[in-house]
This record gives sequence, structure tokens and C-alpha cells, in this order.
Amino acid sequence: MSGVTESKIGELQDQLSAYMERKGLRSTAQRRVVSDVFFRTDGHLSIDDMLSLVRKQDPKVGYATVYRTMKLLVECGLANERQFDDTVTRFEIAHEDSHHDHLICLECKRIVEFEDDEIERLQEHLAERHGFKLVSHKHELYGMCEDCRST
Amino acid sequence: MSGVTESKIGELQDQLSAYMERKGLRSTAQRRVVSDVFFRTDGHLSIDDMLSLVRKQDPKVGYATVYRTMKLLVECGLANERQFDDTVTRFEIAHEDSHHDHLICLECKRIVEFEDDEIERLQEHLAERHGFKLVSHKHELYGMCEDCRST
DNA sequence: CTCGATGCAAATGCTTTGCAGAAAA
DNA sequence: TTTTCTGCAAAGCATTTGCATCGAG
Repeated sequence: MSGVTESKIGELQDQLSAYMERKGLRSTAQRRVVSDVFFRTDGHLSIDDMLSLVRKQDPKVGYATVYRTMKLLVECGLANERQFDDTVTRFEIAHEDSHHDHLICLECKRIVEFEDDEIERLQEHLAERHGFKLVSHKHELYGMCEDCRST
Repeated sequence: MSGVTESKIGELQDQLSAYMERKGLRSTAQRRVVSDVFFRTDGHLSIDDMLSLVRKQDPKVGYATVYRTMKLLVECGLANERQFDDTVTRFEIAHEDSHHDHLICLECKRIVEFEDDEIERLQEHLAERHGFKLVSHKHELYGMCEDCRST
């Protein structure tokens, strides 16, 4: 369910607590469930994905709370918001160190993360050549994965 | 207003006519205005941008018609739909030959188009290495342009 | 005359917000 | 007790759709 270790989860929860304390925000049962589900689940979750996982632990949690909690996680830098070709926003754990891009199967919607230093270097140069100071980027490759092509 | 020559516009209009004929679609005043405005205007237009330009020529044209006509232009391959970081969909003329990506200034929203064969080649390899057959991609660089940094 | 196209308004889908009651601090 | 949170339902937005009417062929 998660490629994140137990100690990494503790670390993320500590970062969140520290942020909430700094901002005078309260620790509630709902925020604990939402952030726990998010930290423990791999992949690129939509609000609906999150909500159904959260409701397994507490069936009364509402949409708005999930939206508000995810927004909080984005603000404190623990989650990244992504818009792929569909209409919904998806969230992934933010890895402070290395950033990655995505390879998406148009058929089965599988998402593979990648990182390519050479491409990063080239886009940095390219921006520079146009007089831009690069702040961020979005690089998404859409195609058909092996499994989907062979069936 | 446009970097597209008069003969190029004629060519685009012919392609559209051919497509409509093939599909048994009708040539209407509204479709002529919308496509004409689109072909003659450079840049990355939202539906609202289009609508206000179109209404200068015919004030009674409705939102839905612009949406429907732009959808038609996308279907026949003459327009490309783009989602940058804002909430609205933008359209640009599709250049059948070479495809390009975008460099966007976060401050002034200026959009510069670029093309980089080396990056294209690398992403092709990358997809292959993951067992994907590449269909399309999206590559957007966000930063600060020269003018915005110097003021 | 016949369908496809239009314009309006209503419907949609995702996301945000206002508010009264619930629960942290 | 005070102030923030929650859940609900309502509001917002961009986009799509249903439908009566219009107009191209």
C-alpha cells in the first residue's frame, strides 16, 4: 500500500504537527485520519479516492474537510497538487529532495514517475537562453504501456 | 495581430471546409466568424477572449457556439487545447508539422513557444525504457522572464 | 421541407464557502 | 470560554447539454 517506511511517516507527521503548531491550527481526529491515509497510500489520489479511504475509518467525514485538509498539506509543503489530462486534481507526497515527472498510460491510467537529469539540465539551459529564470516545470508523457499494447 | 500569412489562413479555412463537407456539417455565419477570428489571432486564447473578439463582428453569438466551434476545430486537428496553471482552457493554432512546448512567465503570463529536438529524443528513449509507446506529451516551464526580473 | 446549428437557460462536475453546531485549547 | 473545525448545503466557475427556434442545403 505504501513505499514509505514507518519512520518516514512519523517524520511527515512531525512536520505537519510542527506546521500546525506554528500556525496555531488544531489537531483534530479528521485531520489525523486524512493525513494518515495520505501518507500511507502510494500513488496519485483524487479527493474522491481519499474520501472513500478516509470513510473506512470514519464514515462521517465530509468532502469539504478532505479538500481543506489537502489544501493544508499542500501549504505546508507535504503534498503536491497535480492536474493530469482528466478533470480532477490529484495529490502526491512531496519529496523535498528530488522532484520527478510523470509517464501516464492513456489506456489503464497507470502513472510511472521518472527523473532525468539530462532533461532537467537541457530545460534549464533552454529557459536561460530565452532570458527566463526557471521556477518550476511540468513534464508529462502520455502513451501506451507494455501491458495495454499486448492485449 | 497574426504571424500567419493571408495564404496560410486560406489554407486553414480550406482544411476546415473540407472537414465539414466530409462530415456533412453546415457552414454558418457563426462558424465563419469564430474560425476566422481564431486563425487571425496569435496567441493562446481562452473562450472569453474568443467570445469578445467574435462579438465585435456579431454581438449575438453565444458562449455555447464558441465552445462548440472550438471543439470542432480541435476535432479536425486545426486547434490544440492547452491547460496552463490557471483554470481556463486555451486554444492555439495547430501546426501540423512541428509541435512545440511552452515557457510561461509567472509574473506577466507571457508565453514563449519552444522546440528542442534533443529533449524530444530523450523523452522518447525514456518512454521506451519504461515499455511505453509515446503518444503525446506536455512540457511546460514556468519562470520569470527578463523584463519582469529587471523591474 | 429537413435536418443540423444556434442561443438561451438549465444542468453538470469539481471545488469553495457560509454558517450553525461541535470540539480543541 | 473562546476560537477554530466540521459537516452540510448552497454558491461558484468553467464547460456541456436540452430544447424550441432558426436557417443552410
